[in-house]
Amino acid sequence: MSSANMTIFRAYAQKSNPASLPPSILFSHSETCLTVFDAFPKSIFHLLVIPRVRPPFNVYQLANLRSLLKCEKNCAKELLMGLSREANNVKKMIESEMFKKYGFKWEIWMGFHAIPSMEHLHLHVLSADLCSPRMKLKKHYNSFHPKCGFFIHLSDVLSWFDADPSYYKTTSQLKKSEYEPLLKEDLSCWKCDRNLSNMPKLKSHLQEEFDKLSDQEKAKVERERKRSDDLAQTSSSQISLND
Amino acid sequence: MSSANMTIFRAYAQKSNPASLPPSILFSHSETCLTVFDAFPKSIFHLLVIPRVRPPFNVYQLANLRSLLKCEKNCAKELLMGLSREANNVKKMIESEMFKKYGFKWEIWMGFHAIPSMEHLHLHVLSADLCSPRMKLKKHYNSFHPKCGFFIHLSDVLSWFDADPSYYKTTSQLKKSEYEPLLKEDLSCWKCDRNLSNMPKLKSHLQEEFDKLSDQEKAKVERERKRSDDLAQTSSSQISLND
DNA sequence: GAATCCACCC
DNA sequence: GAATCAGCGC
Repeated sequence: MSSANMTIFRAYAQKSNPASLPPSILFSHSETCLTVFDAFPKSIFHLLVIPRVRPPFNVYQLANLRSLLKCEKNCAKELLMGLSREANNVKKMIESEMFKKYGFKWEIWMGFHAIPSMEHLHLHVLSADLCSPRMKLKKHYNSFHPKCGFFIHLSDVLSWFDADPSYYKTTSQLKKSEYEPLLKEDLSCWKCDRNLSNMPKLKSHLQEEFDKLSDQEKAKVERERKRSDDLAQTSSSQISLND
Repeated sequence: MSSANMTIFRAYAQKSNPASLPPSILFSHSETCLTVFDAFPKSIFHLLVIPRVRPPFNVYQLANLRSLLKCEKNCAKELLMGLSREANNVKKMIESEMFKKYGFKWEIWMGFHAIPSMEHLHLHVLSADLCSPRMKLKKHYNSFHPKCGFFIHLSDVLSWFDADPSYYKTTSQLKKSEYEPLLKEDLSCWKCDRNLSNMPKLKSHLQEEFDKLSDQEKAKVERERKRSDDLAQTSSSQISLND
């Protein structure tokens, strides 16, 4: 996300009382993290899970994923597991909201930008649609494309801890020269891999993909409902029969 | 100027009855030329003098200045003199209009684009202000900047005929490679040579220059008026004295 | 926000 | 028209 203030997340993370943040910013918080609404959401749902500044870490170590991964491995992993637990809570809340607002649930991604534009570590938790009025530029889109490489899935980061130490060392460097060019890649639909020549065309296509998914998933939900109705009917019939 | 139809001037130039053109397009015409309003005026006054297609020239020879200057020298010069005569009539009419509408007169430029964007030779006759809502791009501005080089003053073209034949040959080639880069030059005020970093700033500055000129020239006109009033007064006094 | 680039349509 | 560039305020 972009803003005049690149360190606003750090300010949030240092607050002793996160609850003092307005509800338009703060979604939830715990002892270890806080979750805020992304001010420029790039999907229908888009939240950020941010680690609060507490021992054994200082603000510099929590600056970004790169700085975190330079810390003692077990500590870094523990912190990421904490973010993961919180993100999974958030995910459940988003899913409930999806159902309430849209009548179906869809995928949710959790991950980090390889090169973040805002200071202080923040885990993106966003719905798998990339449909949003704030999605305007190629770099916006590619930065969240789940197969482009710039968006690093949380599960991938966690897997690095179990990999060969030399792999961990290499991959945790997150070199700018390696990741920045990814933002210039051709636009392609993250869902069907089709190439789209520009943002307006991509956005229309993503909307079509979402509408298609919506139709399919709502039909699925409807079938489920009917099936459980039928079951209820059958069982009540059986109850009657048993009478 | 720009338009979907690059050959519209040729169509005008081939009309047997130019008077059939609407008055919003046609300003005036003669046996040899017609004068039209530039559809995208780049100054307060901006007209185009266009040679009609008539012997000894065909449409290809009248395609642009370059093609004309490849023709027999005396014929080419004669045609340009014809345009010049017409342009000077137009100039007088513009000046009268300047005075009526603005209360003063200012300079008028006559010249050709080195690389025209429309087919068929057309002589620009425009007021020396470059103040117009249609003036939007750097290339628009530089193409009329009187010292940039892309705008070739009619008087310069006419002077080539009297220069050394090798100079005539070289200069009449109007090489794209030589003239096109001029359109990318830094923006500078044609009047005070100050550099301006972008078009909005340039346009504000040009407007200020025009307003300053307007104040100065209107004051000058006013002093003239007073002076001639005074003279009239004096002479009428003298007349009275003579009574 | 402004300059530049590029692809589409004429 | 859309992608890119660049100056400027925070």
